[in-house]
Amino acid sequence: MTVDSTSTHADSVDKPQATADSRPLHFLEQIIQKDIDQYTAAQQSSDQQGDYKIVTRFPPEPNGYLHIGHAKSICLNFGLAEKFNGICHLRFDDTNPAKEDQEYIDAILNDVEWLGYEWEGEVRFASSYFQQLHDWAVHLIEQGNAYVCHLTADEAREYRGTLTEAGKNSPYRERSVAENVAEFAKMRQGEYDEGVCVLRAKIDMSSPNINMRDPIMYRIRKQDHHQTGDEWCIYPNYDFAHGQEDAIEGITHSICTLEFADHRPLYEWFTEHLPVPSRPKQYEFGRLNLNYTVTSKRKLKQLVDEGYVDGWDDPRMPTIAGLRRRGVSAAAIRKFCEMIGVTKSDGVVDVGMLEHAIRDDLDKNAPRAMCVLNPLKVVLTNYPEDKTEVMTAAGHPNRDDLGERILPFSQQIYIDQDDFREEANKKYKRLVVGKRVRLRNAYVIEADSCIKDDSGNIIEVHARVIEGTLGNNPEDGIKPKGVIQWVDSKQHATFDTALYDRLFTDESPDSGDKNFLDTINPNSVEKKLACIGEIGLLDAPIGVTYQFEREGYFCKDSHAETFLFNRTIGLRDTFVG
RNA sequence: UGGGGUGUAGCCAAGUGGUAAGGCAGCGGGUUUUGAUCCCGCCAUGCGGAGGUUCGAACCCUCCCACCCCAGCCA
Repeated sequence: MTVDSTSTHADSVDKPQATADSRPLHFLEQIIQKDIDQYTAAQQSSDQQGDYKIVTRFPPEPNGYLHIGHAKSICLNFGLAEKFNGICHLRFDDTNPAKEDQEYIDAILNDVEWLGYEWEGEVRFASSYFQQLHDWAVHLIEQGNAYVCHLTADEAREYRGTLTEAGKNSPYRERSVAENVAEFAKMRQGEYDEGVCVLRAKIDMSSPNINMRDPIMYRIRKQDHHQTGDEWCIYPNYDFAHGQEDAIEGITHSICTLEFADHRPLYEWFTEHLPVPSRPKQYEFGRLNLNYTVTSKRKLKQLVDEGYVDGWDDPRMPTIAGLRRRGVSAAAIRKFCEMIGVTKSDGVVDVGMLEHAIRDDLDKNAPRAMCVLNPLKVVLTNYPEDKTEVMTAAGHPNRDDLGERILPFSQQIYIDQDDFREEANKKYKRLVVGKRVRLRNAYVIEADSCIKDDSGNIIEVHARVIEGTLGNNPEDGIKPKGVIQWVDSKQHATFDTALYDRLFTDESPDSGDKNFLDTINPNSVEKKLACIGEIGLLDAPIGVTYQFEREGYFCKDSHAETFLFNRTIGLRDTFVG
């Protein structure tokens, strides 16, 4: 075994840093590195014992499927834990039973695992902390820091003020502790209908930060919860739940997206006013925006619910499940997340970057195969009618571990309609009457003529095999200009393919006041029936993406009743002319 | 007009007072039984703008501009 000069020994697991083969530390990594350094320094100047392990968490709400934007967060949180020898929890932030569902929990768990990450311990649920959260709410009431407010939603909105005007105190703000305790108990007992009252933190109605204007801690929802059943009829709001959940779990770095930056003072207010077991810190990063793509659970759900796509895992969806079904590997998604970086600026990443990551991974790992999308019969007039040869080809041009495949070859074969022309200019490197072309992994052939149907369509080509060209160039020195794929007419696989294009024609379907539904690409999928592929494809397992040479990457669909291959993505095509 | 955040190439992104990394895209060339891959080269006298400090500024100071987020009993 050889070790390259930049690698270090396995025992040096500390201090990740920028080296020749890795990017510089991003801002969150720098913060964590500093925290670790500080702890280490403090440890050396005192008797402090024990390790400092960072603890992060990925906290999805189970109200939809995970998408590529979530992948960024997953890679960040799990990646950070991995890099700094810490741990990462998976916790469902399930504080709103109205929008959540067990189906989403199952899907999310599956997606995170598929991406290749392992969470520490059991899967966690915010809902398993409901009793503690409730008791802490009572604690705040008893300290005079929370009150039950009977303002209606509309009234509360008026009292809240605006961006430029301070809010007004609720008339219920000065209720006594005893009354608040009693009222909150009535809420919890189910004595009030939904919307009648809420529990609010008593902070500051004139704060320039609207989140601090006596935010709601608990609201009444007479609704069964997917985890706790009918145990509760009051549910905590995000702000009253998230920080405490983190504190309970000993999260050291609670990472969320930019829009929560305004909530940080509140996050801190609750943990400061409550006897929580730890004091996590919140940090924000810029969420992923991808052009030609929608990354909003609400909008993705709408596409599913209104039938614009076939489900959350439709291959055109930017969901993890959709990408997987399309044939994208977990490694490609991780590579992409690595490429785009982590910052606080909110830019729009070109979807071309994702495509690059996908091609880059597939080029290295996808087994090769030949497939003809638009079959055109070629009769090799100088080849015996009853003969069949068996050609062999590498599973991958530069990976022996992908083995070899077997390609029957006989007098009649299929090539793609696009690979033959009666006449063409010099730029055309495929089969032309009177010219030669190399059949990939087989002979060089030369076309003599073609047969057309009544409407002038070419339906058959007559050609000749140039002898001695298996693995060699023609002896007469006339080399073919190009190479095309082919499939034997007797022994092959027949299947359909689905060619996908971007789901939206607009670069930013999400922006401005346009309706993203209006920008849906009417041609986002093109099905081709009865494509012909090499015989080995009959055994294609689900989960393997192949490169159909000169065409693109394809994988067998995991749902279809028919024999169907989904095109993951085409090959890069720089052919101009 | 309140508060929070962000501005470095078409896009993402390093840079933390010493003279603008890297990736994507693009362009030019080479290899090739995939018009793929791979390899080589090119691609910011310039860092939102204007002043200032300094021998020296993308980095420090001042003012200005643009964009994003916040007025759910969503997260």
